[in-house]
Amino acid sequence: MQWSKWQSTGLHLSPSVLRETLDGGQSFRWRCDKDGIWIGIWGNHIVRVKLNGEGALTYATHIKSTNSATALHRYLGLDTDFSVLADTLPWRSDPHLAKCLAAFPGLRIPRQPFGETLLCFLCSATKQIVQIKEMVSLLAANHGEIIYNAESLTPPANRGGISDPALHFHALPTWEQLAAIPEETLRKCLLGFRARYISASAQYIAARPGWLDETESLPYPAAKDRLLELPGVGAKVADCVLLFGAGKLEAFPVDTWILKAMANRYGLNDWKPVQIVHFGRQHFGPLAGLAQQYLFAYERQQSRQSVA
DNA sequence: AGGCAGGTGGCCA
DNA sequence: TGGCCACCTGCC
Repeated sequence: MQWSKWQSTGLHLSPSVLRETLDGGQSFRWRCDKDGIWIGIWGNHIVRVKLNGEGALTYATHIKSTNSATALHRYLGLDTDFSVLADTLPWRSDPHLAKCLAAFPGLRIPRQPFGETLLCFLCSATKQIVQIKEMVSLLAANHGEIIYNAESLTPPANRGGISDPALHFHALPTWEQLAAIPEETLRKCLLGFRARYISASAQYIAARPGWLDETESLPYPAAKDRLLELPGVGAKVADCVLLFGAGKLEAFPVDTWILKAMANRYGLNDWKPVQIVHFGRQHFGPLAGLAQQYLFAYERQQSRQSVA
């Protein structure tokens, strides 16, 4: 009996909105099995979620995962009514935004651990989501502490000595742990040139105890300035970290998808990323990051459909 | 087979 | 400021 009973989160979502919320490129440590059960790991938490027959989102916590109900509450922002937030976006005067909102009703912005979010987005430069997930998974498997080892129930010795990584749940390495790992070793996690950024950022953070926590607690502009001090963190990564790891909904990350969306849907052809950032925050307002999430989800969906 | 993928940093005018 | 290019690696 590894899991608690299924309990209600109080949320009602469609399968596609759930997928877009957990696995749409904001977080990289959720996996869905063939029965539609999602398993997510963050901090020392291991949680399963699934939709029941009525479309209600339920969760179960792992037996080795303590205080995880509270952690999930925070992670999913269950105190926040995102449909109320979305309603304040300027969809009444923006038909394309209205279409995006209608396509993903109930979409939410997860609130992930700040340091983990930074690590994940340092991996993200010119990589696709599947590859980012692979890098993050390797970082956890190779360098993160074991949260739970199912082999302790059935030791490898009883299974022909075969050790199955799928039976482990690993946390991500902390920044202090990362600082102690040679860059060449990190490269074995398929990080490529990103290993240098992660290694250098780890040195920077490890040399400044409390720096990361302070950064998370600062208002958006000051927090962004601080993140930009880190090697490998530019405007886009900083905005992602603040949006998905610090709940700063005014952050408006501009990546290639948003660039495409703004060109194709808003006629902003040949606009530079800094210009799009300015336009986005101006046009969408204080919750621009939430609008970004809808635009991003919609653009990716359209792209998948045109391929199929 | 060559170009491209959730970018960033450094160097040039 | 604005434009180019290297940086790893895997995948179509």
